[in-house]
Amino acid sequence: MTSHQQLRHEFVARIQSGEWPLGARIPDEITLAAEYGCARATVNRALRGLADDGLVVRKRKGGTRVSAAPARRAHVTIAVLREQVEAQQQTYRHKTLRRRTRVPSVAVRDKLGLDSAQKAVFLETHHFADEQPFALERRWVNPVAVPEIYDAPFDEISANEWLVRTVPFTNASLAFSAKNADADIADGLDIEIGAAVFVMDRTTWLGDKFVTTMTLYYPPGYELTSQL
Amino acid sequence: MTSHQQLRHEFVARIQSGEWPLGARIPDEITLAAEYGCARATVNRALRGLADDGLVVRKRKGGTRVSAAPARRAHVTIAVLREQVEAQQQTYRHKTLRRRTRVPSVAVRDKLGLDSAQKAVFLETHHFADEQPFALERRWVNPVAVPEIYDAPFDEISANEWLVRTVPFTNASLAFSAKNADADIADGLDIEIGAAVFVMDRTTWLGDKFVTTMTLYYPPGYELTSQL
DNA sequence: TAGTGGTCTAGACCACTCA
DNA sequence: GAGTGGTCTAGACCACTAT
Repeated sequence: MTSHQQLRHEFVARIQSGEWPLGARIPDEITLAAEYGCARATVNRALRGLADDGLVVRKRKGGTRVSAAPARRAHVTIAVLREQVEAQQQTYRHKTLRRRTRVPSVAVRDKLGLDSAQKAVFLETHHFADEQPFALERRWVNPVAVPEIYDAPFDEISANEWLVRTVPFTNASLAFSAKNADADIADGLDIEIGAAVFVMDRTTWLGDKFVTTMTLYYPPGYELTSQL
Repeated sequence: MTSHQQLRHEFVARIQSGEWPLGARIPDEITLAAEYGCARATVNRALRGLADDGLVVRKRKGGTRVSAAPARRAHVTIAVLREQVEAQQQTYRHKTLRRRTRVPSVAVRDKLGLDSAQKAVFLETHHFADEQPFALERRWVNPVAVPEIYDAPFDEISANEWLVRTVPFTNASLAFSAKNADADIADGLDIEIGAAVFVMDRTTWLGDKFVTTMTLYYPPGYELTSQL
């Protein structure tokens, strides 16, 4: 069989073997299609896949080259916390500690593009894996975008999961960083003050309408992993 | 014009508007192709793109649904440190502090799949942005995979960049975490001991042959960002 | 200006999986 | 068994860009 995936592997093998060195130009699609006895579209799809991963660079007229300008793309899968925990064969539990409606700070307001007097819903949730603290979540939700927020049953389902199952979003920005735990975070995660926590900020929009922003704090030892 | 990208936007708009709610099944490819007056392959490509990003879930016979099982994928671009710095309009400089050939620790050896007596090259590099510490790099290189390592001019070009421009790789694993700076790291980054540093571990292979593994430490304030 | 990738079409067959 | 997505083909035209 000649499939685009097999072609992909063929091409990767030719890069591995050194036949196509870094920076070198590889044959054009028509030539490769003839060589492998398949349609040009199939070659195109295989090479497009490699280009998506940053392994080759393609230019009209310029041909396809093995990437020497190395901006490779990694794919990070962002799952719901419950699934992260259960994937480790652990038991998930969550507890919603705070749930308030108020006007957020200026910093948050700017980030979210809210009007100055507009209220938003603040939630603080603790997530546990086998009864050990797994992550601490602080979240702002825009009630204009999500009016159902007031009726959501956060005893049964975490805000994290409820939102993602209820409200679609089209854009999201993510940021990862490190931070020394302050007293609140240390208390929530049952770690020492000053310990290095892994921080994930995530903000989502539906079109240009702000939906929610959250910060997740993971205790020391947590790793976010990725392939390619 | 009817392009797969425009179709994609159309479909996203229909999700945004609520016409296609979370979890709902959307029309099949043939129907959509008729509706938009284009070929089925074009619809297929648009929907495949949305599925790649996790926005919809597709199953043969089961049709296509707006994703309610939220494992969305984010794309992180890993650039060379010099480019990261220069993208901020800052001046890049690096300094290779250590360059030794020796047998690595058992922990490193296991990670890399090296034989027990096999030597590897260790490098420690400091990276600066406008003469401020930007990141600290510790790296092991497999000289079997990269014999040219002994001749590399690390005064002119950092190991980070030299490797990526010289040696192809086909697989990489990435891990992000947070860590309290020990004395060495604190000294190298000019921060206080115990400050939270952002850590990126990266290991690459060419086929099944280990190429290099490195750990990068970023000082407090650093953020890794991503879209979608 | 000519070469190369980007994309679309119409049709076909296959592979999964739901009912 | 039948419906739906997965993929391939052969051909076509277009858009960029290196020379």
